[in-house]
Amino acid sequence: MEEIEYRYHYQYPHPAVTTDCVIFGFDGERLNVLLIERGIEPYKGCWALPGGFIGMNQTAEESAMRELREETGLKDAYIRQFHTFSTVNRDPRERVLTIAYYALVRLQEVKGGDDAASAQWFPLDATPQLAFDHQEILDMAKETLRKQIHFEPIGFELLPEKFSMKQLQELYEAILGVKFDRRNFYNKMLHIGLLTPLDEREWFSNRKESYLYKFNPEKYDEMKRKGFRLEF
Amino acid sequence: MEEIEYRYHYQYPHPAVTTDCVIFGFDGERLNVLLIERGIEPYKGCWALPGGFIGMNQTAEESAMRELREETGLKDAYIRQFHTFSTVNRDPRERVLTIAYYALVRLQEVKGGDDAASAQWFPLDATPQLAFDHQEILDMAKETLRKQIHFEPIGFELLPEKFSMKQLQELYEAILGVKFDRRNFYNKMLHIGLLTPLDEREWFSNRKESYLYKFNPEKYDEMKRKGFRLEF
DNA sequence: TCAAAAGTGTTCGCTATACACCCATGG
DNA sequence: CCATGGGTGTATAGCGAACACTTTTGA
Repeated sequence: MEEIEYRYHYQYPHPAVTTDCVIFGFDGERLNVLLIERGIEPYKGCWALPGGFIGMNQTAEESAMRELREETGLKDAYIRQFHTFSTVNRDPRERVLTIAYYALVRLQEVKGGDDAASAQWFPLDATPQLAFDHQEILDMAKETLRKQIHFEPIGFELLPEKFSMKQLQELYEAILGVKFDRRNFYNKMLHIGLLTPLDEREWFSNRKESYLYKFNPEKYDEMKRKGFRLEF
Repeated sequence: MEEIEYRYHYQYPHPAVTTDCVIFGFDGERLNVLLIERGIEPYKGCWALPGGFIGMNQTAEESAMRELREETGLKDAYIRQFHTFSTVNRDPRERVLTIAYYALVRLQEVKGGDDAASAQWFPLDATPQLAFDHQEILDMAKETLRKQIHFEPIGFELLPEKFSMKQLQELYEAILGVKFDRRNFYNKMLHIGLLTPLDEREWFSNRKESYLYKFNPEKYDEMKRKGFRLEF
């Protein structure tokens, strides 16, 4: 065993700081989260959120972005800080704080990153037991997502560029945990004006083809300037 | 000059971590924030948010609570974490992350704490130049408060136990930055059911006495269980 | 008696909701 | 021809927004 070298010295005690990343993806039916299988102790073999120690010359957001890129290959994505967890003994090795982010990615764009071998998507209602306090982190990420959806049309980050109204509805239902009337949902979404209807259609079921829509970011920016809320 | 002793050693570099506390108080007319005048470099003599280094055996919330107590004498209050700031050079001394909280207190209950001499309330629209990135922290605290008010009746944390409808309206107007029609505001608040009307009246202006109300926490708990949103 | 604060109710328009029918397709 | 999924419209109720008059009191 190598001798450990303690090269960094401080006048006062400093905690270690990591960032953890809750990566959400939508498979067209359910919300999923990307987990990795830990290769080292503690919790070796256990599933965990992607995370890592923050560098001294990077911001927390850059650190979280790097983890996202490592696990998904995505260079940019919607990513938001939502909480810093600071329970004293949350890591058995030393005092570790973690700054937690959630990311919204398009499942179909994720090729798999450097650590792809050990990364796997899990539906949110079927996650395995998690290492550390990661279940608590995941729970808070879900709750934050639910609240955030009232202020930003985050759903579109999870869908492909072109999507059907049914897909959009199922996504909202998955995030909010409720069921909407199909006709009312169509009317409301179209009336809000964030959607641009396309002429194209596509088969999702094999019964009938459905119209496609795309998100209208110009309209969204305009609404954001004037202040708005999405009601559900 | 004393020799500095570096007693804490780590294998990898660790950032210093502080908590900062945005303490909001309502004076009956405007929202105020409690600032302290820095007694030491850097930014000596500059106004800043109360803050301090996190202890190795306390959570971030405990650290923020301690600062709140030191500045206000309050042993408990509504306090919420809202963001961790991690810009690399935000402190000239060393790499310092800060976990930021906002607290809602009743101005009239604040006696002044240990550091009372250097602490002072400032109306939110008339704050002095702040040390470090504290203006950015304050701005985000305000924004978070505005969003949070849609999910929790946080306004009541800022008011005395018994308050008039006009006071409540002015508080909401101060937080949201809008004006409401007095009659509609009365009707809406009473209809929601979070207020218990009292028989007592009190003079706030010297024209006419107004009825007092108190917040009904039982009703709030009931509504929270069923899921609700405050609309404005 | 005048000005300012506070208390109260009605009307209107919009939007959320509930709800039903038709069409297209594949089996 | 039937089962399934998708597209569309209408009727109702409740809520938000606009709005005016009266009372009280101090100056």
